[in-house]
Amino acid sequence: MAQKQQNLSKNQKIVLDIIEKSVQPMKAYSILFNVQKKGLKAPPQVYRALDKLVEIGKIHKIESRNAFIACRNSACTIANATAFSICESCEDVKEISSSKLSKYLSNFQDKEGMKYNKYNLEFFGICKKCK
Amino acid sequence: MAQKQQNLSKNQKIVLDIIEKSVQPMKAYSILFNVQKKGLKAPPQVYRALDKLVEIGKIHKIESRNAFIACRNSACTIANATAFSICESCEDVKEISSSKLSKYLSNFQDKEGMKYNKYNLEFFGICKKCK
DNA sequence: GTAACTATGTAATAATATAACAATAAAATT
DNA sequence: AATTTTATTGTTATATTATTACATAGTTAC
Ligand SMILES: [Zn+2]
Ligand SMILES: [Zn+2]
Ligand SMILES: [Zn+2]
Ligand SMILES: [Zn+2]
Repeated sequence: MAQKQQNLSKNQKIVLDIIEKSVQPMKAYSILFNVQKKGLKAPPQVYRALDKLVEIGKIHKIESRNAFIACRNSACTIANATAFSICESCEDVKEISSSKLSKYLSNFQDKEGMKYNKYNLEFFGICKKCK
Repeated sequence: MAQKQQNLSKNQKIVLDIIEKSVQPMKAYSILFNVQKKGLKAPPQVYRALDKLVEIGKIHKIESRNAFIACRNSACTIANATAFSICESCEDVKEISSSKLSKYLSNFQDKEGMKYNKYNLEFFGICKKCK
């Protein structure tokens, strides 16, 4: 269910911690600024941690925003199948966990019959608050 | 069917032209380099054209690659609903035109009943050639 | 203990994108 | 036609995002 936390390195834990505390996606340099008091001074330290955390599915990258958000989707065992809704007004981002959607996309075949088990989907709109 | 071309400005035409000649997505600075002989010397000139071309749907941005590709999807009247397949080995990118898929996604409702008519979907995998 | 691997620290730089402002050109209004 | 407005262009500088390269330290496997 929940992924194991023990095997995270010191820097990975620090970076994950700050991202998990944020409701909204964080940008790499904002993370860097926030972890400088903890000793991470330079971009590579943050980017390395981010890379690993994305790889193991603890966080996801919102590609259209160059930002990172913690995975709070318990069904999201696969780091490879991600879907988000993004409010274009307040930039609120939510991870969509719909087994129906993920099944549909995982089973999708293109015209050449090719299947993909990795995808990223970003929905855009105006959220309820902003309407 | 095909969008009108007349109302494009000089720089927009130049940038679109170079992107349409490329089979694969082009990066902004690669475009810039290629259009310098035509008088576009600085990033803003390229980025402005790119912004407009994306807005009117003549090109799409591949967000995970920071690259731009010409729309060759005749069904893609909406610049707002885009889907691509990306080979993680050779970086070959194809626009997916599946009315079934676009219907499914345009009709998708999240848990709060919210609908989105704008989305971007990127599928990843290894293409036939690379297998 | 040594080799191999993993993680860290650090400086420099590359790659991507925008802000700000001046100058032109085209379109709409009078 | 002259005026106002709007869209486009040119230019410099700068902001933001991300990686390369290399040195050091810690951990694991043998
Ligand atoms: Zn997730
Ligand atoms: Zn909102
Ligand atoms: Zn298209
Ligand atoms: Zn390939």
